[in-house]
Amino acid sequence: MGLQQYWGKRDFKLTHEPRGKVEKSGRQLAFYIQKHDARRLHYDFRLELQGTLKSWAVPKGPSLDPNDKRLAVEVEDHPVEYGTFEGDIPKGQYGAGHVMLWDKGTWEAIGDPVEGYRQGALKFRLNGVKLRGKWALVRMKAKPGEKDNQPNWLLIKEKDEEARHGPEAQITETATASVSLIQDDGPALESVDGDLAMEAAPTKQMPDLIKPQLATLVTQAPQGDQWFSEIKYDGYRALARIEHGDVKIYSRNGNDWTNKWKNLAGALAKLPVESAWLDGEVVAFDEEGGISFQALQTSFKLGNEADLAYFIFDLPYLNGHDLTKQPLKQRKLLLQTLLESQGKQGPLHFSEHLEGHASEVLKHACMHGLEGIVVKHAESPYQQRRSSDWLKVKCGQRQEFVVAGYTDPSGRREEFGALLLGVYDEEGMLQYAGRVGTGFNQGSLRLIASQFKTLHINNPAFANPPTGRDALGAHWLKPTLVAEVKFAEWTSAGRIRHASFVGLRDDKAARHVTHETAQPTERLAGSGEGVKNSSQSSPSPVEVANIRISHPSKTLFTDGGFTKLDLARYYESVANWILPYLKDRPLSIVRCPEGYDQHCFFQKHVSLDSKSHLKAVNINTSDKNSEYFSANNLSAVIELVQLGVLELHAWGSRSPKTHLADKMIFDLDPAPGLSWGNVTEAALLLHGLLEELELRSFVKTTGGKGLHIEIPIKPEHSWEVVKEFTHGIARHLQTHAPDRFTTNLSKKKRDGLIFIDYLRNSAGATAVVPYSTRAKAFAPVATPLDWDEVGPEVQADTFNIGNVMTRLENMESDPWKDYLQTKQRLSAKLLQMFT
DNA sequence: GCGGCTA
DNA sequence: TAGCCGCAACGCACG
DNA sequence: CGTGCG
Repeated sequence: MGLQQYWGKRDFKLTHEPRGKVEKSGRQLAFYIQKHDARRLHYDFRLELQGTLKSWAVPKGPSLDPNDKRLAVEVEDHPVEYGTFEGDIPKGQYGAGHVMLWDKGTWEAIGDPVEGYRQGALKFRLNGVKLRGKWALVRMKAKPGEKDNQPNWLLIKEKDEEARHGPEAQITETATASVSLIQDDGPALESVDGDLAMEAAPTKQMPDLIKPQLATLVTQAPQGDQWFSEIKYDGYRALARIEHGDVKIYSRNGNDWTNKWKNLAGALAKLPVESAWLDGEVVAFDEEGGISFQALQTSFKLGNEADLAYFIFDLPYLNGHDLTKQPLKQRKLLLQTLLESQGKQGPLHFSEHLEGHASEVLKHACMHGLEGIVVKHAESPYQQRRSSDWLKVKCGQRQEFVVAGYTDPSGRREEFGALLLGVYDEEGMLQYAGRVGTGFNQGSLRLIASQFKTLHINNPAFANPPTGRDALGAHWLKPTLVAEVKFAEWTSAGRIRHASFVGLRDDKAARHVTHETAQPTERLAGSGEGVKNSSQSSPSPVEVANIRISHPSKTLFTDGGFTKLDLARYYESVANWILPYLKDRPLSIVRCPEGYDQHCFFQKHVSLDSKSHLKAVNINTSDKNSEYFSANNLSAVIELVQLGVLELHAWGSRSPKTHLADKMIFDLDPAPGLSWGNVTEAALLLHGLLEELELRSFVKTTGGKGLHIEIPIKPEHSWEVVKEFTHGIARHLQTHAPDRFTTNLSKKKRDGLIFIDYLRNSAGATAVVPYSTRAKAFAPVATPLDWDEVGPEVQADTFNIGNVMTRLENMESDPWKDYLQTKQRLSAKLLQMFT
């Protein structure tokens, strides 16, 4: 204990490293991780304990995967002051090379840390920028003969919600920036100034004004983990400039609105930064606690900003450093740390984001009545203009219009009837765009009408003023008011339909109001990862597995935005997983050439030309022969994709012995209203029964509502025998739990029962193939599960073509790895028991 | 998506 | 030759 | 026997 070893190794005349001293106890314990590019790159992991930093050199750095155990070689204690050191240690000195502060924060021991350290089993929780949650350091036994002055430990992530698997866990790869610019409000441990190394974050004078980065309106959310989805806040864009406690808040046009938002300015002044530019949206909460544009305007009027909040989503400058060239994910990481240092109360909020799955996020956002989402590319710099790295996807249509007139009220309506709206065209002419007469309340009617007085003019400002019935009782206004209106669609005549008033805006100049048109997403979102769009809008065939794919960019799944090429690429990537379950099985297919939500049809006979990779299968029934087909290789599967096949259903027997079942299958189908818990409970019950019968069974999601349980068997019984057996099993369950199960197809609707469909066990009957897509929203995939996974986490439609590959790549082993090797038979005894 | 039939 | 149409099938349960 | 349903 102590720093003698530390001091002994260094010549403080030659190195900038701090000399340091043993700190007094009684404050929060700090931890630091320094990325040290010495003779060998390694990470120095340091925990403050008893006044010094216990230190370990971790060659491979920390991993968020609890399965990764990282060697941590204990080294001499360092002074606490050393933790923030960044800079170069001169050649010839101990540890020569560059030191970068990779993470910092506080830690708390789980149990007694001193005792834990002594015993060689230290469990603790980290609260840093990059590392969070539970961790453990475990000392290994010294090998005999090994020098024991450098004990080896293992640094292990404990299982918790901060744990990750696969590529996500490699945080040293994904989070590479220095955390030195993040101020902590702990004790003033002066950073020893090496070269303050935030690569490519040059120190420069903070600009007086910055222009907000704007998002491009698109119709579809982009796919891929590299896109971050944020809520599209329904408020006012606001950029805040902080310099030594002096705060200014600017609107998106650069108007100084600090005085309107004194509370926010006050809160911003308390942030632990020397200087910063923050970008976000000011919103108001309505009575129900929801975010409300109208409430925001009311607060303006009344000068009451008690319920205002500032949702901050970007940080272009910090402490004199220009972060605009840094990737968004780094800026948000810094921002999050900065804001969380303030606790959860107060009007300043971090605008959270979700990574990937943007179209699903959009769906949820819309269901919750939000305006839409903003999707931002994780690697993009901050650009002071409209760019395609920020995309906005709206739930309904909604945009601003110039108010250039109004009509007289009728009936009991006060003030006015409807607003006459317009947008400027490319020539700068104000085009009439229709009217909005609903969505107002008493307050907004009066508020708006009060603004009319000074704006009356004699002639319409429209280039094409409404005429006839539309112009009845119209009064013309100078086109300065801007109203936000939601509506269903634009008509071909350039009018809006089903318009409803949302609010007046005064952060946007009327002359900038134009007809917003959404861009097709694929052209803009091409850099997304994962399933990619082909990016051609005109038909331009591509080849997958030597099969020509026509119209590769045709969208087959509107909600997920998955195209025909996406589908082909999906099957290409799961080829090794799906082909074993297709081999020699006659297929039925579901084809939806125009997309899953358009006309779909079943097919079990296809015309096979000489070039086809599909294999003909002749089934000779007593009366006539008929030709079915199977897909035994990838090209055959892709051929089906080209035909618009969205579902693959296979027989439970293989050619040539198609008359003998080689699997049994139970389809657990919940009645409407049943919870997922009912389904999993039923599956586990059936699993238990099968175990008792010593039958190995395998479970998969269907991509629809239920689960499939498959039991591979030796092909030796006819379909009649197997069906009777499965019927017997189903009847058994129904008899023993009539409150949960039914085997009756038409009574299925009745009550809240799980229908055990055993009818798939007959000649010619089919079930969806493992890893087949389903013709449903978001391209769900029927996915094999481990029995351990049967529970609330995984639902029937959890996996889709956007996430199945990630699952497969990260799995320790195939949950169905024994399926193909399972050799089991239905013994005479079993058959007797259940028939 | 495409082959086959019809007009 | 353009346009339209079909593209599965079978057992069960109910009325 | 037709029809709804998987």
